[in-house]
Amino acid sequence: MKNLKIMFMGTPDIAAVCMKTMIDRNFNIVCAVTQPDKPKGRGHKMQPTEVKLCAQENNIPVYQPEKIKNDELREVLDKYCPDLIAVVAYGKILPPYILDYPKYGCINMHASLLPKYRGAAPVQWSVINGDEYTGVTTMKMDQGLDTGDMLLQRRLKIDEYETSEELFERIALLGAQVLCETIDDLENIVPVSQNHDEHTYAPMISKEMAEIDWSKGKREISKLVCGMNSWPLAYTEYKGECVKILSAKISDEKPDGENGQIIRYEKGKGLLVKCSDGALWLEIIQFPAKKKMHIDEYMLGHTVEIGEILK
RNA sequence: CGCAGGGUAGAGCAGUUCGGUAGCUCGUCGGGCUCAUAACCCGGAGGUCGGUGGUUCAAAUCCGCCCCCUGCAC
Repeated sequence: MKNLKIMFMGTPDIAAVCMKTMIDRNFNIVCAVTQPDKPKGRGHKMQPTEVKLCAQENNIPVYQPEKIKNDELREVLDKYCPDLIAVVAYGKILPPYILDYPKYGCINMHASLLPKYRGAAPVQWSVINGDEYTGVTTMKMDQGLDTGDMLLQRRLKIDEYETSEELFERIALLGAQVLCETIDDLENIVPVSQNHDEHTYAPMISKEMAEIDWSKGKREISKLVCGMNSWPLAYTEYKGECVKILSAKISDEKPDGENGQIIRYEKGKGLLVKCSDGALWLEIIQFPAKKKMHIDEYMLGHTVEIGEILK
């Protein structure tokens, strides 16, 4: 099935990894569709998407329609006549005229074990919720949000202190591989419908979700810290400032005190902070407009009082 | 023209308001104490104070321009 003319649709890093893998494996990607450039970062500089960069590096024509709902992509489809469309984190629901266009349909790679975590942020939520396993699923797209019939699925174990960013990297590699396998073997794979009763959603992450509630348990907080890393980063308030927590390890101690109270500092271990069922060692923090740094570094130039961290 | 903080020794910071000897904690090197140590004591090395132009007898400090980093917003 490697002679198919494939159109690739995707936007962020994980999509670019899949696209690059397909290119390396000699899939015939005839064109790419990605979100328009947007002003991002400090100074509102225009930033191309990862998929656009990948396409340009490989001399693949790129299209960046603002909308695709009303036939905006029809011309592109007619020009390239793709036999199949591979979609990874494109960012928009595909309308029927696109879904129905290619002979072999639209294949999507989603970074979860469907029907769990349909939607925008499956990787982060699997970490935040403390799941032992996550995975990737390829499916034949339909009009719903990640509701299509499943083609291949593979599991991946989440490490205890693995951040979303780290998991993303592993999932991208696995997803790319599974996507290639799916297309390679498309004729022989029997689509399986999802058990729709068991579906859950993984909505977009917002900053408010990253606020630490010290009345929660140590594992829950630790998982929030991992899940929000590298964006938006779990945070708490200290001396009126928003402090981001990049790394927090679970302690065996069960100190007395209020939730969120700083118990003590210990070189090499971090800052011990109480929560409902124990305490956590804060290891890496970041103050506003400051660099990320380990507590040990921070303590060289600052003093910390045994007070508390509030929310 | 989005908003804001910052750049001082290998690391983290103070000093800048009000110009006048380059300072603190850690690390590093040497020595001492100790059964021993990441502990303690003594000593040393290590800085064109982001760059550049200006003001001044004198600039980390005041003024102009530039570079880079970071947070927010997105």
